[in-house]
Amino acid sequence: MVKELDKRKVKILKAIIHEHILTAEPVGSRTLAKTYCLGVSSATIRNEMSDLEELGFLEQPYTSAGRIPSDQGYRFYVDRLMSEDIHYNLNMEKILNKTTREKQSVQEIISNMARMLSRITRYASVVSEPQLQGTKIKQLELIGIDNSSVLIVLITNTGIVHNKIVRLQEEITNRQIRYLNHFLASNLKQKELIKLNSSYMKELELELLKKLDLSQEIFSLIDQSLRKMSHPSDIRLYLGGTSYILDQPEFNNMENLKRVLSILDHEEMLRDLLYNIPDNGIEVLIGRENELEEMKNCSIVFSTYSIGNKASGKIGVIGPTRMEYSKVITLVNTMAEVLGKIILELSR
Amino acid sequence: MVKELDKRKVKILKAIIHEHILTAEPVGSRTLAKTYCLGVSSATIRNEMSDLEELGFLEQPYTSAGRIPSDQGYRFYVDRLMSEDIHYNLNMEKILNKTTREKQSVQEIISNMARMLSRITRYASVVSEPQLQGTKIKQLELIGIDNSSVLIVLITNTGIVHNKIVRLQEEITNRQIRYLNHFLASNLKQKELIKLNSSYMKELELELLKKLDLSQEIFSLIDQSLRKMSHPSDIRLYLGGTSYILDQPEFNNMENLKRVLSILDHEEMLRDLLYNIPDNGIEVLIGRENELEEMKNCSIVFSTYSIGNKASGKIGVIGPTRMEYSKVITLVNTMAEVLGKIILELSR
DNA sequence: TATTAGCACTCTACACAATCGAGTGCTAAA
DNA sequence: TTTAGCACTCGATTGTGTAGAGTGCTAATA
Repeated sequence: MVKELDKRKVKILKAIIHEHILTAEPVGSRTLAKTYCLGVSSATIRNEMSDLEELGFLEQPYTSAGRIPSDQGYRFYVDRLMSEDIHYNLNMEKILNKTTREKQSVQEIISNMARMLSRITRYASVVSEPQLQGTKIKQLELIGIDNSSVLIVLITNTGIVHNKIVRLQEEITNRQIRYLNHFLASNLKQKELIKLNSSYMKELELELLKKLDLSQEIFSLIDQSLRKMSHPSDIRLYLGGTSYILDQPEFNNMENLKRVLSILDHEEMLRDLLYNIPDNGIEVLIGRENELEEMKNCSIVFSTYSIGNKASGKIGVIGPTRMEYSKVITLVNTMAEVLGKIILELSR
Repeated sequence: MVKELDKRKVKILKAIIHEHILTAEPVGSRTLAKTYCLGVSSATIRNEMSDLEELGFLEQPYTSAGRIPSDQGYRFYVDRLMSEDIHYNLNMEKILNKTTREKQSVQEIISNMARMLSRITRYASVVSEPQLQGTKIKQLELIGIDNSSVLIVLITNTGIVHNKIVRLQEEITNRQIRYLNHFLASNLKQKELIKLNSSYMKELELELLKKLDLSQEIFSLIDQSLRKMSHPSDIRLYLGGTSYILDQPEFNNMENLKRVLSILDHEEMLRDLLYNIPDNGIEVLIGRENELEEMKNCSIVFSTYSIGNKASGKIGVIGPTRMEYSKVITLVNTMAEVLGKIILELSR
């Protein structure tokens, strides 16, 4: 793509993409000439299409079929052409205010966002909880369940609630729990989650055991759980509308369908996918641009929502390469923005 | 089915079902005569099959195709024939002990159970948390998040943890939270969840407001949340292996597939489905025996797991009508039993 | 020189016919 | 009562022809 495309090629490419997104079929020169006012004959369009194919923007499923946009074609469209026609106007704020800002926990809001996003776009959506980087402990409390197990409840400043039951090998008294609570609260509140490394906890342990007659084993179990709770794999993902995939004509064949659905079924794979998306604003991976072979017919559009000005979780959709990019991108963008704002608002 | 089937018909029916479960194809008389040692010729089998069809145990997809078992045929098999060959021997206890009894919360165990069940059967699995009927409050604690919101943490005697953030209209002090905690604990611990009705809570409210200077609104918000948390729709469902559905040849056509997957995608529908299953031991609904039109090609095998001797949650699988009933039934049964035991053990 | 009309050619999708084969039902013999 | 035999049925498979949308090339045109 060293060479620029001339005006007419651009116009034709754009028309082809529009048409293909609409029909999901290969687009031919005649159809194009008829339905779009391009001011040239089908023959000219044919020549241009031939050039565009040579340049890598189009593909031909087989000889003498129409053309479909290649990954590179979509890429060009997304980078250069799309901004011209963002017509999809959003009065999202209103809807969101109404449906989410009311008395809900952050987790409920995130889950609602996922549902909403998929319902509007008709693609599968994924939203992650805020990441740990930069997240602080807001509240930490142990609740005794019986004399050998406690529940750890952890609330982050982003409003996420984690909890985990710890089964101890030996008994623990209410007094010990009370003291522990007090001790942990005063040492860990406002502490950043990622700083809960083993050396820091070791320090705490020493300090604690001086003051309280508690077996070292108990503390170490609690420590373990606490660290597990603040591990990346504990960040939940919220999916929405996976079954919309079934409505897309490109997934009418079982092979493709299976591949995609089984990815959506495996949380760890999705998590990997999300992790590999950089954190700067909106990110569009078209077709093979994402590294999962299984998703070569899919595009993903993800944005990072930020709380304050810290990059945080991810929100986005997964759909076929033939995606309504302009609509989806504006939508994902807006939702990311709104989600960040809501969480920020709730967190103070 | 007033009339009994004679020995030979039974033998043939059984063979047909076995063969069909194996191949997913209509079964013909010749194949049957060849691969099963029935001691009679294909012609005889043909006659018998004709009779079995007339009696409603078999169906013919079209004239002069082989036969497939009807819902009624499977029903007969499940009720009368299957017990003879439960060969699927389970040393489940061992596996389960190893994988689940260790330091896990009930919810983690349930979720593991779902995964395990689907991995072994290769059907989709669903497990619900214990139901509320008969469940008691073990621990109840409010944790202040900031001066106008609190987190309610509720732990049941079945080991399930619920939590909900309540945003108050006005401020609440730490002292008030402490008092509330103490008050709620002493009044609600050991209380059955379903007895948290509005009249009882009203009583509590009166009593509390006499002792503590707290706005009525705050209490009522907490009350609401508490009741929402102990509402049936708050019982979580854990799914496993929904994508195994894709491997079943009967779901190679999109129509069927869409129907089933969209049910699995809609938690409220699944919940309905589970609620309509009676609570007595194992329950097998074959094809149209379940009331969802969308699931007419599916069978569901569910058992109620009991904690102590109280009926509690449901565990089971959803698969095609052509299901390996004997294997699945024994497996679901065992898992239900084990799950009940584990939860009981953890709950004391 | 760029555009376009025209034409031969390509390839899929669809419809239709022929054939195959597994299976049935019936009849008559064992 | 069982079974061998046979005519028949019907879906699946294969092959053939055709329609249609599309292409690429060439020669005429503006």
